[in-house]
Parts: sequence; structure tokens; C-alpha cells
Amino acid sequence: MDVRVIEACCDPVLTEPLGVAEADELASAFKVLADPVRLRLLSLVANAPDGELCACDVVDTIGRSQPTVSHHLSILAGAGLLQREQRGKWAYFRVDPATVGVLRDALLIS
Amino acid sequence: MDVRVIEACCDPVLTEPLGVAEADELASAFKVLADPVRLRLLSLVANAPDGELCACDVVDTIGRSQPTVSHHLSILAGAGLLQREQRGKWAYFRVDPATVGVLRDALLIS
DNA sequence: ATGACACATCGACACCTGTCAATACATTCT
DNA sequence: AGAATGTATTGACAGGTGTCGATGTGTCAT
Repeated sequence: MDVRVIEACCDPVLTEPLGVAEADELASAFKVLADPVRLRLLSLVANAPDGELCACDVVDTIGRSQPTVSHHLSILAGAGLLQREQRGKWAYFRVDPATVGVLRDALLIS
Repeated sequence: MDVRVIEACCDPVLTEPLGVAEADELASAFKVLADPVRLRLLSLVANAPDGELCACDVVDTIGRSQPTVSHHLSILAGAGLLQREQRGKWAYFRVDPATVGVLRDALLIS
């Protein structure tokens, strides 16, 4: 899984022809969203009481092993969709609305 | 590649917790967008002069073999992102704005 | 210090996906 | 009818991805 950061790079896909490099980058970004576990993690964090969620609370909910959950959280954070904050031995996550917005806006139609 | 149709099923990912079935379906939809060739095809059709594009014109532009282009167009059409219309021996494609909108709205933040 | 806990990393495996050459199918033209 | 053209399908292969058990790393409490 490519974990390169989603940059505020992309004009809407559907308002002008997409170059090869832009297409590669945007496809890498959508790949991050193309997994049900990551979508559920994103959804859980977005709907957490204070907008943040501790990794320690999600393993049971997600129903995957701890290494798998850690792996997916790492990919989401690497892409910029989640922001990680380490507090002691706990890792807290927040959604980065700007990065989500980049992907949403890429789907605007002319 | 799963080619099941994208249904107008999904409340925004980030406004309520996502169920397992919804996550599977939405992930399948984003998988369709998670390929640079498909993104470029979508972009080409969206920016075509009359809003439609003949498959016969895209092979050279995309730089992949004819079977590969046909395969990707089939996936895009199967997902509902493109509408196919056969006219004689030519296949014409249009973007379905509603289906694109479903995916865009799935990324709305509460 | 020692144990318990939270999380990350590693190695390995099964499965999926994009790609193309070859071929088949369908339509149009001569 | 036969040839030519546009598109779809098949079969096969290399590379990528999700998953887990085992292990490593860092932190807190006792």
C-alpha cells in the first residue's frame, strides 16, 4: 500500500483532462479509501464523541487483529486523512477535514 | 475487480458510523476509482466535446492495449460511473453524474 | 526493577488486480 | 460471401495487498 501523502494538488477530475502523474497520485489516494476496514476506521474516528478516538478502543469493534488495525491506521495517517497524536502509551486519532475535502472535490463535475 | 453497481445507498461516511455491509459496498466503489487508467478514462469522457466519447479514440491516448482499455471501460460502466451506448460497431460512453455524486457525497463531513 | 499494557514492525502466506497476446464476436463495406 | 474493422473475452503471468502470529519497543504502575 502506497502511503504517500495526499497533496492539495488535484483539480477536479471531471473538469479537465487528467495527466498521467496526476492520475497516479489521485489513484493512490483513492486506494486508501478502497478498503472496508479503513472506511470503518475513518467513520469511527469521525463520529467519536470529542472528534478523537483512541486506538485501544477500536480493535474489538473492527474485528481484526491488533497488527492489522495498526497497519490500516498507519495508512490512513500516512495519507493525511487521519492525524495521529501520541499521549503516553495511547495513540489518538482525528480526521483531517481538509484532506478529505481534496478527495471529495476531485469528484466535482464541470 | 468487483463490478457491482454503485447504489444510492450510502449516507455520508463521516456523519454516522459505517456498518460492515455498507463499508464493503463503498470500498468496492472506491476501488473503481483507485486506478490511474480508469481515472484518466473518466476524465477523458467527462471532457469530451459532446459529453460522449468513442472507445475507438482512447486506446492511443491512454497508452494501453485495446483489451486493457476495454476491461477498464467495462469496470467503469459496471459500476455505473459510465453509461455505454452501442452504435453499430462503435461503443460510446457518457459520465453518469448521479453515480459520481454518490461517491462524492459519501465523503461529506458532519 | 519488574510486570503489564499499548502499539509498531517483521515475515510469511493466500488472494486479488492490471496487463497483454491470442482469439472470438459483431458490424460494416465491397 | 468475404474482408476489414471495432470491441469483448479468455488464459496466463507478475506484482501488489490484506491478514495474522510472533516479536520488538516504549510507557505506566507497583
